[in-house]
Amino acid sequence: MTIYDISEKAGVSIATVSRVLNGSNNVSEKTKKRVLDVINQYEYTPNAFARGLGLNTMKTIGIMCADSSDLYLAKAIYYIEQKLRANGYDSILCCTGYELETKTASMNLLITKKVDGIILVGSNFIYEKDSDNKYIADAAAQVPVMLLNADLDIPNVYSVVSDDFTSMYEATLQMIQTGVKDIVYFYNSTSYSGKRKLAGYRTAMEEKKLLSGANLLQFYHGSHENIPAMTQHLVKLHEKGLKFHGVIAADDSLALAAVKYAREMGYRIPEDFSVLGYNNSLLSVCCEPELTSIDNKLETLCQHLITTLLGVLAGNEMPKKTIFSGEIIKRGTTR
Amino acid sequence: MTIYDISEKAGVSIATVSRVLNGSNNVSEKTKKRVLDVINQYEYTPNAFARGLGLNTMKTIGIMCADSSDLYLAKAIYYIEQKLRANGYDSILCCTGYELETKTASMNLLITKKVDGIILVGSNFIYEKDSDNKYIADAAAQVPVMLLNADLDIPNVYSVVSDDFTSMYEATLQMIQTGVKDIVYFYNSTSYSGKRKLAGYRTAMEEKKLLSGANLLQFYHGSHENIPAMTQHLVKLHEKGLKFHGVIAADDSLALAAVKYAREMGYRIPEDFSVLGYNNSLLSVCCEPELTSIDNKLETLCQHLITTLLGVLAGNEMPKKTIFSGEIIKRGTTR
DNA sequence: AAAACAAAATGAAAGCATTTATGGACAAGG
DNA sequence: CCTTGTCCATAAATGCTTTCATTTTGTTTT
Repeated sequence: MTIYDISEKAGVSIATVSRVLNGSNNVSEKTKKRVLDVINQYEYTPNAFARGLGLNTMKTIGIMCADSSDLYLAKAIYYIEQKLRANGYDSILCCTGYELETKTASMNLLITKKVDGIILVGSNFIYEKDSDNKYIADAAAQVPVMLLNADLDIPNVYSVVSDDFTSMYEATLQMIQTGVKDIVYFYNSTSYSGKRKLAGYRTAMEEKKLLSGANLLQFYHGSHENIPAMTQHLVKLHEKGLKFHGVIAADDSLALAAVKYAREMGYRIPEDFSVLGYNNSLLSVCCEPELTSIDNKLETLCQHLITTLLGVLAGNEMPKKTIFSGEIIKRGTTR
Repeated sequence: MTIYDISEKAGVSIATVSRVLNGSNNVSEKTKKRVLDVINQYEYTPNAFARGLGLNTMKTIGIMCADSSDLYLAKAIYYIEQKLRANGYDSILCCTGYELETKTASMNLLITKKVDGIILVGSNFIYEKDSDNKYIADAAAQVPVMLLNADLDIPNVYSVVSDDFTSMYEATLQMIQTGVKDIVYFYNSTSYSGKRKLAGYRTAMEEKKLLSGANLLQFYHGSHENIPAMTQHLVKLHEKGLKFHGVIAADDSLALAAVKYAREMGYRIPEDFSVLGYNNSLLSVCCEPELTSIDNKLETLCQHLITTLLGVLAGNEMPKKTIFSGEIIKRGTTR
């Protein structure tokens, strides 16, 4: 069933059918109705390829994320997908993994698929070395690229980020004010947002003259997949003599590991031991006591990201970078 | 940059360029090299729309899931995506939500996008009423449809499921054998897999003459999003006089709520109170003690699903339904 | 070495299903 | 009778694949 069949059965030219299909107003009500009736009767849907060929767009946005089973990223994808669809766009999702090579491959794939824009979900797409970010610049030369929780000053790249620095800074100050002195920072990555969080922690600690040498604990493979391993890591450090009574974690899963560690050590939470998480994910309410965590308003970020993207696609001038502030959700792991 | 430009610069016809592009062997090494050189030099990539128009396929599979932020579904999507890409297929993901209407809309969208096949991730796509499953039959009339953890006897629909019945049956028997008598079943849905799990529990309980009237507890909105609400639900039931010392949960999040409930009631786990989860998700290792949970070999299921799909697409005869058995992962919440 | 034939390599052109620019027919208004 | 505007059809354009015909190359045969 093609547009020719419809035009024949409706007794009009294919151009008229096309106009009806695309909502052109240069069609009389009468013929429009006749055409629509035929279309409905035969359940005709236009061929997406041919349409794409003619229009050179398929109203599709490419979404890239390193790992869609990551809690935070999955949630972001959910919001983004939903909002795109509400605006008549579809999406193609690529789970890229964490390697530059696979990311580049996915990027090319999306470009090949003729997406109208690309959204990079998560800060792990940005590399230290500028040359490693070339794949983003290349893509941006073709279509607008949106960054969620990352930042890159390149033409046609737009960023929407949460103010991780301030959130961490204030949360750290709060913990210090409750009397905890030996606070360590527990993190897994030094991506864009990771660095900002770390800086917030450091600034607060330095201000209060509490920064010693040993309070940066990194566990590279920190994700919810291996909370037990992270817990063991802390226990080992403890056995080696590293003691602390407060943990600022870069992610809820790290925070959860800290809670489990504290339990194993026999600390009472929050009397003897404080923990702050990040992302306010479902993990926050999974442990006992529930995690105090920072909520970075993911839905707001996503909403803004889509709005910006749609603006860019419509040819409007849009802000290159937007920052939203987060919120500390006080629960049971801090005083 | 089109195929015409390349053909001109390489001094051959567009047919030859096309043949080089598609790996046809009817082209001499010499011209092949010359054409490839030009292609590389100008970084030419064929237009996907035009190609699709000609071939009437884009090597793309549509994936539908109700909610990609669901832990289990997200993981499934991850596996599926990865395995598809390894086989040269791309995917379009649609998060459909739980309404029949939005599911139907997503289905139509994928068909419109000319996907080569559709994968429905999760058992919530199947409805009780046959007429509600018409949207699946309609889709299957166009492209093969794969069901993960669901079952439907319709032409061109293929199922890969885990043997939830047996897993639950055996896990329930095990719990009974440890001496727990008053075991309730805590669940949230009566989808295909939900029903199978329930049946497993009931069969075991009936066999041991332990089935009373009050041991089916349903909490409709049970997902990791509202573990606190589920916990409260159990507490309320307790206050109304419903007492029990064992919980078989249809999902890890429900199990986690049960653990939190037991804690609040002052039960010791597993001495006074036993809990069994399902899916062996990350939640299993997030609580204290860690959850005993049933692992249904998700990666194996996904691998098999893709293999079957690729087989169908290649025109081979493939099994309509495949069943894999699960495994009980013993941890701290059962004796 | 030429002729005959088969096989391989290539090109021309016909799809594929749309969109859209161009222009024609017709009716209404002056 | 001319102009204007509405509605619609014709035809070109989009970038590729693929069939079919043709040319080139290679292999036998004489």
